[in-house]
Formats: sequence, structure tokens, C-alpha cells
Amino acid sequence: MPKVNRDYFAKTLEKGLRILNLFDANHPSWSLTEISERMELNLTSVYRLVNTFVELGYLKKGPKSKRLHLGPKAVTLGNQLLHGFDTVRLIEPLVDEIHCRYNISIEVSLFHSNCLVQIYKRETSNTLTYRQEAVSELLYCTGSGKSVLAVLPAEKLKNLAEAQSFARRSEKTITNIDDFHEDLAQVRQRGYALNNEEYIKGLIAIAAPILSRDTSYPLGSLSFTSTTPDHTLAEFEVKYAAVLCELARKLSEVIPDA
Amino acid sequence: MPKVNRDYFAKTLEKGLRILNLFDANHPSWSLTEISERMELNLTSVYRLVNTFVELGYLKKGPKSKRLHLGPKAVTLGNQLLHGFDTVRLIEPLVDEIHCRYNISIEVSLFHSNCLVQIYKRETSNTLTYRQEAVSELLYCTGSGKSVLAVLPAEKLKNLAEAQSFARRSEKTITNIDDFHEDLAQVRQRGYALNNEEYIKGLIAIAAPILSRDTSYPLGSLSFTSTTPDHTLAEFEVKYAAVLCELARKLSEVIPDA
DNA sequence: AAACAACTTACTATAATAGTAAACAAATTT
DNA sequence: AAATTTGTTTACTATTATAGTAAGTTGTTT
Repeated sequence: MPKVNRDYFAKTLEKGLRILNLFDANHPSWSLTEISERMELNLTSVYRLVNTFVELGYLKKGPKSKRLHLGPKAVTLGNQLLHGFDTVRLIEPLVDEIHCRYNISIEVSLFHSNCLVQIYKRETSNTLTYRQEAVSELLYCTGSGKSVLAVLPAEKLKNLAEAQSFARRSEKTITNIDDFHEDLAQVRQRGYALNNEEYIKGLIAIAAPILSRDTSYPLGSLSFTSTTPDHTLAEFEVKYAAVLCELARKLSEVIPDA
Repeated sequence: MPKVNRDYFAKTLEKGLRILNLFDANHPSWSLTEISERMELNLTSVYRLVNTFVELGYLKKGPKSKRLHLGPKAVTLGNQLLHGFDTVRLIEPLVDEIHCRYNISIEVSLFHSNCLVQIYKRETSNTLTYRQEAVSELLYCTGSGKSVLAVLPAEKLKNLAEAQSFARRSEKTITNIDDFHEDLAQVRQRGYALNNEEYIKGLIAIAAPILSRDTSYPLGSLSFTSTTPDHTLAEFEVKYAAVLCELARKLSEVIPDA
């Protein structure tokens, strides 16, 4: 009778982490009330948690408004977490080399509990960028998502495809299931996925899966992104598809299974 | 009568964050017992906190040994924290450009409550690296530390210099206070500090302060590091001092005071 | 197979938190 | 500038979560 180790679970810590996770490049500042609403937690409790972060230097209050921003301590922790993760250290030099050489925006994600979690990214300077959510369940309308789905075993693909909403995100989102499976078939043939403004108008991408050395199950995805002001998708593909596949192959070699 | 808002402080959250902070590139894995000892907290409590992190995906247990490693969720949080901090977004392209152009190791730190907290770094590939602690109170034996101390107002310098241990870290550590102030005088004249293996044998650096636009108080420090197998300090200085000062000037322009 | 080390679970006194309500502060409107 | 509204901080308990001890359990070494 496994009493499950949910008994051994620090709820306060969970709430704190949920708050910290609210802060990202898209939402760099929050008010107490906003946090309270978003967390569905009363103001006092949020106040206690936020105050803890402030006292420890992870958050700081704006001097005039009392809006909350990340503090230096948070950035330090961010750096630590990033470089303390073995996989990041392995892929960093490989990705950086390509980023420096071609000046393209690159994202590396791991496929983890049916989500793509971004573990490394580099962005071009002086171009439009859209910052995708760091953890994404939307696999049907992103290059990374499609690249992974395409190489999944049939049953797993079936399960996951059923879990997708196929909601329209932009004019070009693929919302028809048959069209979608047709697209995946092309991905398989091509070896990489395209994203033709399916997620955000103006945002294009090419993405290749990162495969396990042993099982060739997808461990994650490598994505090069650009915008329509900079490239047409066709141009982008011609220019970088070979580089993409080569880098994805190299990453597949170094990323461990577990 | 300010009852101080230490009443509004979530201790469980603090403990959790202390645990998460243990994980970095120098210490990527910990056992439960090690954490318990380091935290001076009983095993059960550590177990609860660690289990929370594991359930949430921030930590994962090694399959054979039960040692703990960072998980993908932690990396994602790391990325978010890094790029959610406005200052990092401002400096990132400037630092990256120099890093790509010259392939040198670069560290940017903020001077915050008498410590230097590292907020951004880029490392060269294929060379020896030593990963400095992310938050450092050691100002007397690092390039960054000396560059900041040198430009501090007299009283503040006095206070901080007294707080330094001047403990010997390596053969070349400056442990004599008079020698130290002599060195700072040279830093002022030169505009940047040198680190001649004073912290770690084989590790050299040149570092310039980042100054407030308004008050010219030091906000932080920019440091280029290398190792003796790659460069002598003299070579390194000749080659990169101008680049260092120019980049430090640019950073001073974009980093806000608060 | 026994001994040891490390981890996990059971249990409970104690300490911490959630939540309500009220005081305060800041911003906005009248 | 007073009044109103919105947002933040504090006071106060009932309830809940955690710390810690001690006893199991699992896995490794001798």
C-alpha cells in the first residue's frame, strides 16, 4: 500500500517555485495582486512568499511602484542551474559555434513528460524575436514539436496527437488532422520539420529531432528560427537545413539518454 | 515599532532555495546525506524538500546510485531567470559580440551588498576553465574585486578592505595590506585590474569596473579570463586591454543604477 | 550471508502557514 | 485638495505542515 510520497512534499516550496516561474522575458514584472490572482492564493500568503524572495535577493521591488522584478540573486541562480546541468555543458560549445558562425537564432529543447522544455537558446542580435514559452505542450504548431512527433513510435504518436488541441494560433496553423499527418510524413522524409508561421505570424523555423544513440527515440529537438522580414521559409531552408541536420546529428551523439 | 517583516518569511522556501543553490557546475551532484550535512538539517526534512524538487522535475535521481542531479525543469527555470532580468538582456548582445569575435572567456558581475554576483558569462571552448563561485565576497584576490575596490569612495573602500581576510589562496596572492593598496593605486592609474594567478594558480585575468552613468559609483565589473598555458598575463593584457575597456564603457552606458 | 551504509517511512509535538479582516498607503477621480 | 478606489502591509488564530526521532527498508560491501 504505497502511501505515496506526496506526504513527503513541501507545499510551501512548491508555491514559491510557481511564483518564481512567473517571471520570464515576456513577463519581467508582476504586482502582488497579479500574482495572487494568477496563483489563486490569498494576498497574505503571496505577500509572505514574495517577501521571502525579496529578503533573499531573488526579487526586488520597484522603488516607486511596488511591482516586483527579478533580483541579482535570481540571475546568479539562473546561471548556476544552467551550467550545473551536464547536458547543457555538453551542447553549449557546439551550439555556440554555429550561432557565432552563422548568426542565427537557435533553440535546443528536451522532450520530457510530453512537453518540450527549452534548455538552451541563442538569439541573433538586432532582429525581431519572439520568446516562446520555456515549457511547451503545443507540439502541433511548432517546428520542434513536429520534428519530435514525426519520429515517435506509432502508438505514442497517436496518444500525443490526440492530446493536441489543434487550435488555430495564426492564419497558417494546421488545424486539420489529416493535413497534419500529411505534414508529419513530409517531415519524416525530409528529416526535419518546417514551421511556416503556424505558431505566430511572421515566425518561421526549421527543426530537427535529437535522437537517442541507442534507441533512436527522440530526446529533444534542435530548432533554427527566423522571421519573415529576414527570410522567406524557402530561403531559410536552403541556406541552413544542412547545418541544422549536421548539428542535430552532433547533439544526438553527446546527449545521454536518461 | 516595526515588528519587522521577518514574520512574513517562508522558512521552508528559504531552505529549498538553499538546497537548489548547492547545485552548480563545480558540484553537479549531491547525495541526500551530503545535503543534510551541508544544510545542518535532519535527513527527513531534507528528504521532504528534495522529494519535492524531484516530483516537480527540478532534480532527478540517478538511476543506480540515488545521487541527485539537476533536472530539465531546473534548466528551464535557469534560462527564464537569466533572460527575465532586464540587465542581462541589455548586456547579452554586447558581450556575445566580443566573445564571438575574439573567442575569450568573459564574466560580468554586479556589485551587490558587498559581494560580486556573476550575472553573465561566456567561456571559450577547448581550454582549461575554472568556474568561480557565482557569488563571491573575495574581493582582494580577484580581478573583478580589485577593479571595483579601486574605484570605491575612500570610506567605503576602508570598510570593505577591513572585511577582507587577505588569506593566501595561491603562491601569488597579495596578503600584505600595503602591497594591496599599492596595487589598487596602479589599478586606478591603468583603468583596469590585473589578476596574476592570485586566486588560482594558472588563472589570469584583466578586469574593468562598470560605473554608474550618474554617480560613477561601481555597479559591477567586467572580467576577461585566461590561463597561463594560453597566455602570459603580459600578452593577454596587450592583446585585450583596449577591448576590455571599450566593452566596460559600453556596459556602463546601458546598465541602470537601481 | 552478515554487516554496513544510505535511503525511506511512521509518527507526533511543535512551529509555520492560510486565510480573514482591518489598517495603511498610493494612486485616481471628483 | 478631499474623496474614492485600488493596492499593500499588518494583526490575529485555526488549521496544517514541518522537524525531528526512531524504526524500517533497500542496496552494497565484506
